[in-house]
Amino acid sequence: MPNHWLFKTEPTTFSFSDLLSAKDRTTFWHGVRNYQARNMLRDDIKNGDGVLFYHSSCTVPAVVGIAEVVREGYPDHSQFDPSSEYYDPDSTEAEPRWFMVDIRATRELERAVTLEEMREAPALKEMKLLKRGMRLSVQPVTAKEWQAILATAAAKPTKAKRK
DNA sequence: GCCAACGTTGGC
DNA sequence: GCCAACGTTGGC
Repeated sequence: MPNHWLFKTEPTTFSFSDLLSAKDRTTFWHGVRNYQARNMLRDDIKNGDGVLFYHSSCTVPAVVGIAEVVREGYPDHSQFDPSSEYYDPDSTEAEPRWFMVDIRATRELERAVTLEEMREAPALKEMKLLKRGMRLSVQPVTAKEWQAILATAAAKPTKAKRK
């Protein structure tokens, strides 16, 4: 049974539409420089796992699409590149410090599921993203949360009562 | 190994 | 642009 994750990104840096227009709708998820997130990228995130693609630091923070892991943890090349903003002079190729995975876009959601909606959903009460002070850019998502978000995306956005 | 200072994140 | 929360750094 594949696991589920949430990847955060600022859409001005790399958005879901950027992923959709990438070659093979695939990208390497480089630039993560946090040890907890690194451990997940290196050890826990497996081929076939599902990824919620989340836009942060923008007008309407929201999950906008889903993706699939297509390559498991391998060294993030940007740590060795002095011209990269992610360069880490203390890391070596023999003993890389930072890892990344490749993800491929599965599909855009019917509509974005906003942070606000997620806060209101009882099924998402325990979601890590919603916890105070939660800043990890890679985080685990339970199967229940994954389902709830997909279901919300498929449902009508309005709360208008039906006759 | 403690902890203050500093930098970063990210919603608002 | 503010600020709370957290992670990292470095002096001791």
